[in-house]
Parts: sequence; structure tokens; C-alpha cells
Amino acid sequence: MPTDGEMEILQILWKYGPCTVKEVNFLMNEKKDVGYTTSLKMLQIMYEKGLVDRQPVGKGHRYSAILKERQVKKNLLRGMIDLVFEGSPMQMVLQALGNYKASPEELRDLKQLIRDMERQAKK
Amino acid sequence: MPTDGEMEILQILWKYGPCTVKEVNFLMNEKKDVGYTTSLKMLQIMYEKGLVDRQPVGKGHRYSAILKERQVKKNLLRGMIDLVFEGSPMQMVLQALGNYKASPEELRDLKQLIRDMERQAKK
DNA sequence: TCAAATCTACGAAACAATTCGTATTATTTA
DNA sequence: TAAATAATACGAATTGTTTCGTAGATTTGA
Repeated sequence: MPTDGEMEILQILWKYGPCTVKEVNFLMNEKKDVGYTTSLKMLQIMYEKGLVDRQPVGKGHRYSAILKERQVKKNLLRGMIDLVFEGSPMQMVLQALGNYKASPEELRDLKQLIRDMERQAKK
Repeated sequence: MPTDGEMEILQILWKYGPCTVKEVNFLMNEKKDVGYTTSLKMLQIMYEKGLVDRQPVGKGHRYSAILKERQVKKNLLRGMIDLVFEGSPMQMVLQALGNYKASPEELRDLKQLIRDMERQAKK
């Protein structure tokens, strides 16, 4: 499971596709100050862990995420639900949506989702 | 912000109220093997951090959570939403509820919540 | 009373995450 | 070609978490 720091890098790779260290470091610095070698080291460690792949490009490398965004987020969510919300997704959802002001579009999406869930439940 | 290990203890304190180290340790061991001194040390560190309070009871202590369950869970959720779901609660909710089979009661709660949200939106 | 148990303090080991300095090698460019 | 730049490797410092061992103090109960 990726750490928080690794998640930041994964987000970048998912959003922008395969990147060089330089690019990753540049994008990282939009959120916080990080030295080049720090970004490099993170990518190297993530490579050892099998979190990212890399292709030689010129003399350097271009790193890309291996894990699927959807899968990772699902797992992280699962972990949080188990640890914090007694294994109940619904409890988390209720918590997340309490005092959240949704836009009309979001409400529409949400209602659509509920219709889907009701259809599921009938089966 | 509590670590995962600290969360496990907080969950116990929230659920059962103020506990002695012995009680905490016993309840911890329902989930995983932990030595008594480990539980003690965690509680001591949490006490130093101000995560728990304690009252002397007999020769020992009885520890209680200081942080409010609701507030902590809200913050953890906030962190996950920012880190993983681009700051969008709705994105997380949609992810959490996709392929989740809700019970009729849960669906009822959810629909009620949406009605509340719509009323909110009108204001 | 004295042995067992209970509770606590202290410290340290083990591990992992994060950060960066320095050195090496290769490449570009002036 | 020599100097600047770029990419990498390596290692180490720092910090935090989790886990226990050991030892001291206190209480209990046989």
C-alpha cells in the first residue's frame, strides 16, 4: 500500500502519464518544496517496491505508474473504512456528506447512483 | 493526527469509555497479538501527545479519549479526500458506493440524507 | 509476612519514510 | 576540448512508529 508521499507521486503519474524525474520534481514543487534528489530517491524506492515501472529514455528514465488508479483508491478506501468506520461504507458516506453542500449536478449523480443501487438490491 | 495504531486504541476508548491499560490491552488482543507494555507505551505516548487523558485509579490509571470521535473521523476523511480524491467528497462517495450492496435500511438513510441535502441546497 | 501479581517508567531495538549531500558518469554546448 | 548541465547512485541523517525487555514500586492474598 502506498504511503502518503508515494501517493502524491502516483497522483502526478496518473494525471500526466509517464514522467522524467525532472518533471515529477517540478510538479511536486507546486505543492511543496522538494529537492531533486528527494523526488529521484522516492521514484527509485517505488521502483524497487514495484510501484512504478520505468523506461530508459535518453540517458535517464521515464517513470510510469504500474498500479491502477481505481484499484489503489479502492484499497485505500477499504482500509479507512475498516480502521475508522467499523467496516461500514455507509457510515463513512453519511459522515462525508453530512455538512457538505453538493451542487445540483452532484445531487443528480448521487440520485442516479442510488437508483442503480436499488436496482442492484432487487436482484 | 492519530496514526493507525493510535486509531485502534481510540476506537476502543470511544466504544467502551475510559479503560485501564489492562482493559485496552485485552481488547486490542481481540484483533492482534500485542504485549501489555506495548499497549501501555502507546497510551503513554498518546498521553504525552495530548490524545488521551488519564485519571489515577487505585495505583494505576484509567485512560480516556480527549478528541471527539466525530471530529477525528471528519479530519481523517478530509485528509483522504484531499490526498486521494482531488478534494472532492463526491468523488470519494461515488467510489465508495460503486459495487457496494446496501441494505434497504441503508438505502432509506441515504435517501433521507439526500433530501436533507436538497433542502440545504435550496437555501 | 512474603511470594505473586500488577502497574509503571525507562530505554532501546527494529523498521520505515523522508530528505538531502556528495560523488560519479554521461552529455551538451560554448 | 573544457566547462556547465543532467541523471544517477549511494549513503547517511532525521524523524516517527511500533514493539518489548527489564527493573522498580506497590499491592494483594495465602
